[in-house]
Formats: sequence, structure tokens, C-alpha cells
Amino acid sequence: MTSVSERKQLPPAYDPKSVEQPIYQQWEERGYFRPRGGPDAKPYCIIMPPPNVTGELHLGHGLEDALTDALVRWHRMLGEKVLWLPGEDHAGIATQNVIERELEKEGVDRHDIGRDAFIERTWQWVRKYRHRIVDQHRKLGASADWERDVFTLDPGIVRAVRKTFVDLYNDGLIYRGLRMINWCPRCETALSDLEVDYVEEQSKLYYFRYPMVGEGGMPLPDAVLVATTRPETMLGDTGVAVNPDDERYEDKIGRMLLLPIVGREIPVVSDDAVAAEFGTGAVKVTPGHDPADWEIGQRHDLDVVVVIDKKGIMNEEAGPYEGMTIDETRESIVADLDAEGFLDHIEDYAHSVGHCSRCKTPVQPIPSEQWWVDVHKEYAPGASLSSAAAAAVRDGLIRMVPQRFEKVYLNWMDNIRDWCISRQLWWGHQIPVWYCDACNAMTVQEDDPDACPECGGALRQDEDVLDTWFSSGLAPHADLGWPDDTEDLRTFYPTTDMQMGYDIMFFWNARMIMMSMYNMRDLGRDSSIPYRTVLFHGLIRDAKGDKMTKSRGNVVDPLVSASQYGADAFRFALLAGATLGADQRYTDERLEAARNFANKLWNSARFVLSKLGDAPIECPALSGREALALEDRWILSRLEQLRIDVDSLLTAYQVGEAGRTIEDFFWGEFCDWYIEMAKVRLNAGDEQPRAVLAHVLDHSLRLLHPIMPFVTEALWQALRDNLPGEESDMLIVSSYPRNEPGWKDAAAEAAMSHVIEANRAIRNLRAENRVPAADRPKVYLRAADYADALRETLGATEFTSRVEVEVLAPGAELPQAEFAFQRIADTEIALALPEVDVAAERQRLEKELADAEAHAARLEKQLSNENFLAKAPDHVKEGMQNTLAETRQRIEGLRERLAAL
RNA sequence: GGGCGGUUAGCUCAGAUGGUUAGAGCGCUGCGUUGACAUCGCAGAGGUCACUGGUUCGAAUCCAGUAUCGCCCA
Repeated sequence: MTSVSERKQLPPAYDPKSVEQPIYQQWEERGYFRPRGGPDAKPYCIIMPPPNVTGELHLGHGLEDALTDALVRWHRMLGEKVLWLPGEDHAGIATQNVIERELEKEGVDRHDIGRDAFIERTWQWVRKYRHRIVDQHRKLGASADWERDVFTLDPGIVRAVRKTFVDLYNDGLIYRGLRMINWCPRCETALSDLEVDYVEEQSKLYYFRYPMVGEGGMPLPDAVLVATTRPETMLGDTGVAVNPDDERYEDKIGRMLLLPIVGREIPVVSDDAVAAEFGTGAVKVTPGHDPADWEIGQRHDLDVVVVIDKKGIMNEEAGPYEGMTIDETRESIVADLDAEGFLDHIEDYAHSVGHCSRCKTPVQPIPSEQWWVDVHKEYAPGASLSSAAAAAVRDGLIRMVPQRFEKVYLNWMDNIRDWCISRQLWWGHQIPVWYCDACNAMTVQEDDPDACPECGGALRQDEDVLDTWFSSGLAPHADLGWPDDTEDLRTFYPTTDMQMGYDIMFFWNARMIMMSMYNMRDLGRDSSIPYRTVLFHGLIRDAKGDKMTKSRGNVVDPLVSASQYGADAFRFALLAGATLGADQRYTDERLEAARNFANKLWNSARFVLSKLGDAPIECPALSGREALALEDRWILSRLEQLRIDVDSLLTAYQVGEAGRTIEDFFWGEFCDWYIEMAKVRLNAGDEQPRAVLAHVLDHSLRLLHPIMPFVTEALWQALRDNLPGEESDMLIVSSYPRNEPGWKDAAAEAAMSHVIEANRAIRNLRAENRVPAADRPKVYLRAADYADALRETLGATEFTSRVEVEVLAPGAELPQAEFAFQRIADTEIALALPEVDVAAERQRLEKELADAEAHAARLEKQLSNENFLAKAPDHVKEGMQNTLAETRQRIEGLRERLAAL
């Protein structure tokens, strides 16, 4: 058994490595991450955005952990029943890509090993990476309830997904249809609109001549010139379209053209969708390979000819080009058309091309039969998936932080189109639809059917899986146990807060709101929302402001960073690095600064602890405040202000600003002034500061714990035995400081800031006049109203500013000597020197006088403005009057000094 | 084309409801003592808050426009 004194033998530098792991283990072993508190405790719940099981955590996850953990720990210390529910996402297309790349290294593809083996192989990967990911969260200090950890392919989630699909289908909100889709030829799957990234590319615009067809199908010399960026698709052209108002083509509408190479006759149609300004105003129409052309084709009943297959290879419709890749075909066609005289010319052209957001392959638009969610159809009077989701935000049921994202969200939601949810992948939630080959019946149900309900024939399940975001969208209720009526669901739904990067606001946030409000609609509109507030954080970029990507090689591993600087420093740096919603740059300097702060905490606490001894120390009582020293009343008043500020900042989700505010107080006020001043009294045997030191340290650690959990817990453990009546064994479950307005003491704050200013002035005089550090010159302080404060803190001034102080009455004479002067409010400061550089002193004083006079003039002008006096609030006027009075005193003093020189 | 943001010290960024001489970290300059801390201390330099106009007694903050950089959607 180590004694208290021994436990207080802290090493002289904070060593996160030796502290973090054991503390985390204790928190977890004691069950402190589970929801606590009695039946009356207010519930607080955050669902973790589940990281993909594809790999490891990145800095964005580190930021999310820091942000969420801060909120969660704060609410836990407020005594609420807190649940942070973690999970991992199966990430259909991303994970499948990873496994396929592994197979590729072995020289096989997924079709070689078959679907079952492929899935089993993926599960092996999942088992490995789930543990790794959870371990990474732990190293960052995340106080999530790991006993409830959810994987998005867990049996409970499978049920939730199937029930949702079946319900939506039965309500007519899910349908199967042939539509133009985004197809990734590398992943060989359909993509939703959101999974396509448009990239501006330097390309060419090719101008082709399509000859008019005369009697008997003979080509005429007259031709229509069309422009295209994709020559290879001309093989699938089934028309040419012009704008109906374009006079150039008036006489061509309705005529037929002969498609070169192919020899197909295609009509000229008029369509409003054609922009007369583009190219020649006449565009080739390829309904099989372009979304806009698909629409035109529908309107004019044009044939659909598909010439590119699902792997991006030309098919039999491409005739001589069959078997070529798209790029090869493009080259050949341009050459062939040129040879036959159909190529007019080629222009440089910049346009944006869609790429698969996962593998960056150019997306092919193709017509395909897929499953869709109808986001506009009403499932209840006045409520469609999109309208309910928009209204929830518009009506304030769900709040977004920063608020400007509400506009972004609404703009998107109001223009949303049907959502393609089927993916031609193997890894994911397989669509719960079965087809009977015997009678062609389709069965849509939650449980696997044994046989066709219509004819008893054999069934085959739809091979496709659902878009990953379909299941992710259920997280807020499915993770809590829905569709079962679980206690967690009853307790924690709707959840309280949610947070994610703004880059997935449509992918995830939008889908969660749509799906939750549909599935949970029995709770009533107000209670069906997935969460009340959603926070959007920014991206973390490298020091130059570039995105971190594997290809750039500028990715920072959060665990490397955390082990280098400590998890607390990592968290503090990320939280204080930017405001919510704004991107930030990751720099080592920032991490170093945060590490230094952790070390400062450690050492100041080490000092305080060394003065406390083993016994409990009663914390200062409000009733005995008058007996306290000025600096005691000051720091306790400042602490109260800190409690107020931190409370309002955390309430507003300004976690980083809260951290900075605590740091400013702790370092700039408590360490720099209170501790330094307390040393004098402690050295003189005065025990009173011990209670203040212990109390301020205690509350500082509590306030900071949500942001820097490890170092605060470690220090609090050492402090705990000095805290009388403390019931909690660990800081994580202790109470967050509550406001105690009685400690606010404006007089003490005013007096102490004057004392601080006076000390700064003394030190300034020392430095300006190059007084050697070891010297202790004499200082006279001639003061009126502040004389008492200066007298009371005289010992501290002598100690911290290294001088001998004498406080004089305003009119008192100074002894014969050389002095450097400074004036702060009513206090004239005279620093005795062996000799004074009169010219330099005069110059300095004149500059100060000019500054002071300018300042006074500004104030006088303002204070003589009748409009200002009539309309400005009292505290502003009073403050200005006080400042003016002090400035006038200063001017007077400076003039006296100059005259004396 | 539509929408949303940013522009504050050399660099990276804070500055809620407008209010007394605009802040921090890093960097820079000078000095370093007393046993918590050199991952430190003290002092200092450095900003017409992108620009123009407006509202107001008062604008970094609100409004309009301009420039510029960026993001999202189409």
C-alpha cells in the first residue's frame, strides 16, 4: 500500500505513456462507460458515426472522438444518464474493394472463389479490423460503451434493414425500375448520385458530319454537323436533336440522317433541352449512354442502343469495334471518321467528368434495372421521406451546428431525386426479394421464404445488396434495438446529439433523418427525429492546407500523433485548432503547444500537491470570504467567471473555445499570478493559500477533464485525498463544477488587475533600464485608492518583481535619487536606479504622453456625445468614465515627470 | 448556372447577442534569476480586421456591392 505522500511523488515531466493505459483500464473495468444514474437522470445519447472496417482510424476520427468524448464526459459529470454507442460500418463497396485487391495479389478474382467464400473471407477481415479500430478509440480515450458495440451486419441490424425495406416496399416507397444510372465499370455496380465525383478535365470536342438522307436512302452532300466529347458513343446514336427555336435547323427537323460507319438512319428531332450555344447547336443523341439523351430519347421515342458493356468494353452492337476498350474505340473511330471525311475538326474543350468516388474510374451512364427509393411519395398525409426530413429541420425539431448548414441541407433536400439503393456487390445487406422462376412471382418479406408462396416453386434471392447508407441511415434507432421495443430505445430515443464531418451530411445525416422519421413515425412527429442536434465538423488538412490522401502520402496516423504528444495533447490540439464546421491544418507546432500545456498542468499540480500534505483541506467557504486575502478573493472570482464561461461555451458546443478559455485561466491567471503570489505566504508559514490552491486546482481539473481526460484524472487521483467529503473514486464520474455566483467579486478583480498592471510596469521599467536580474532595486508606489491593495500585496510584488517596495501617500516626497517613472491609474511608480538616461527617459515619456492624450481625447469626444449618453448602456458609460479618469491621472503624472526632467 | 463560406499580427487561427486601447499559439527581439515547470519564466516588437458604400451615438461584428480564394449542388 502506497501512502498518500508517496503517490504525490510525481515525476518532473508529464509522461502520457505511463499514465494513459492504466487509467483507461480502470475507467472501463469499473463500468464507467455504461449509462449511470437513477431513473430520474436525464438521458443523453450519441451514436458514433461508425468508422469503415476497411482499415484504421484517421485524423478525422480522432477529431470526432475528441469532440464526442468531450460532450459525453461533460454530460456524464453533470449526472446525466449517458450513452455513447459505438460501432463499425461494413462499408459495402469500400470493403469489397479492399478484399478484391487482396485477391488480385493472389491472382484470382471474386468469381473464381465464389460468393460464399468471398463473404467468409471478408468476415475474417472484419473480425481483425473491428478489434483494431476499437483499440484505437481506446487509446484516444473515447469513453464509449464498448459492451454495446454494433456492427452494421449484426443480426439485429439485418432485421431492421429487412423490415425497413419491406415496409417501404409495401407502402410503395421502394420500386424496381429501368432508369439511367451511374455505373462504375471497375466496381461493376450502380452508384447513387452522391457517389459520383465530378472532375474538370481538359478534353476535346469532336465535330462530325452526319449526311442527310435522300430518296432511296442515298446520302446527300448536305449534312448536319454535330459536336461531341465522346466519339465512341456515336455507335449508339439513334437521333440528332436541335433546339426548336434554332432557325439554322428549321428545315432539317423531321428529316433523316445517315449515321456514318454504322449506316443507321436516324431522325433529326427538336427538343428544348438542347442548348443552341453548345457546339453547332445540333447534338447527337445516344439514349443508351447519356442521361440527358436518355430523356430526349424518351420524349421522342428513339431507340436505345447500348454499345458499351458493364466492364467498359465495346459489345457486339459496336460492330468492328467489339472487344475494344473505350479509349481504344475513341481513337479508332476518330481516325476512321477522318479517313472517310466525316470528321470536320477538333477543338480543345474543358468539361466535368463523373468518377466513381471509391475507385476514381470514369462513371458510365447506362440504362439499368435497379431498386429505387421514392423520396417524394407520401406515406402519411403531407409526409414523404424528403418533405418530412426537410420540415424537421425547417421547423426546428432538429438543429444544425453551425446553423448555416441548415441552408445547405434544405437546398439539397428540396431538390433531391429518387435514390438508387441496389448495388451489384456481394458484401452487404442482400436485398430481401425472391424470384420464382416457375411462376415469375416476386416475394418481398423479412424472413427467408422456403418456397414460392404462389406456386411452391424454388426461389432465388435478388443477388444485389443495398447501398451501405441504407443501413447506416437506421443507426439512431436500429443501434438501440429497433424493431424490438427495447429499454435502450425507450430511454434514449430520440438521441440527443450527433456529429459528423460536413462531407457526409447528405450521405448520412440526410438519410438518418428520412429513415428515422419513417420508421419511428408512431412516436409522433416531434419524437420520431433521430437526434435533436447535429454538429458538423471540418476536415483536417496537412500543414500546407492540402487534403490528406494516401496518394499524396501526407496522411497522419492519429495514434502515432497521440503516442508522440499524448492523447490529451492530441485532443486539445484538434479541438482548439478551429471552430466547428471549419477546416483546420494539422501542424506539429500546434501539437507541441498542447503538449506543453499538459506539462504545465502537470507541474503546477505537482507544486500545489507538494504543499498540501496528506490530510483533507476544507475548501474556502463563501461565508468566510472577508477573511481571505485579496488574491484569494480574486482567483476565486476568476474561477467563478470561468465556470460561467465554460458552461455557456459547452452549451453552445464551442468545445475548442472552452478549452482555450480554461487554458488562459489556468496558465495566465492561476499559474502566472496566483501560484507565484501564494509562494510568499506559504514560505512565511501562512496556510490559508493551501485551501485556495487545492480548490482551484480541483475545479480546473474537473472543468478540463472532458477535453484532456488522462492528465486530469491522473492529477485528480493524487489530489483526491485532500478533498473532504468527495464520494467519487474517479474524476470521470465526479461532478462538474456548478456556478456559485456569490464568488464573483468585482472589487477584488479590479484591485488585482491594478496590482498586476503595477507589477508589469515595474518589470517593464527594469527591462527598459537594463536592471540586472539579480538586483533588487527600491520601488516607491505613490497611490490613492489602490494604496491598500498595493500594500496588501506588497510581499508578492517584492518577490515576483524582485524589488523592495514602499507604498507612499499621494503627496509624499521621494528621497533624493535617480528614478525611472511609470504611471498606472492612480499609482505612480518610481523605480530607483543608479543613473538615468535623461534623453531616453524623456523620449519614452513623451511617447506615452502622446498615446495617453490621444486616448483621453477619444474618450472625451465619445462621452460628450449627447446621442451616446442618451442611448449607450450604463455599464459602458461608467467603464468609459473610469478609464478616462485613470487616463487623466496618467497624463498628469507624465507631465509632472517631464517637467521634473 | 444555383447555393454556401473564408479574407483579422510573419505563419496557423480565436473573436456569441454591435460597446472602454482587437486576442492566443508558433515565430521574432532582448533578458533570465528565487527548488513546480527550459515541454519554463519576464519584458517587448508586430494588425488602417480584403476593399467601397450604408445603417448606428458607436461596426472586425449588421446590410449592400466589389475583389479574391475555397467548398457544395447541377
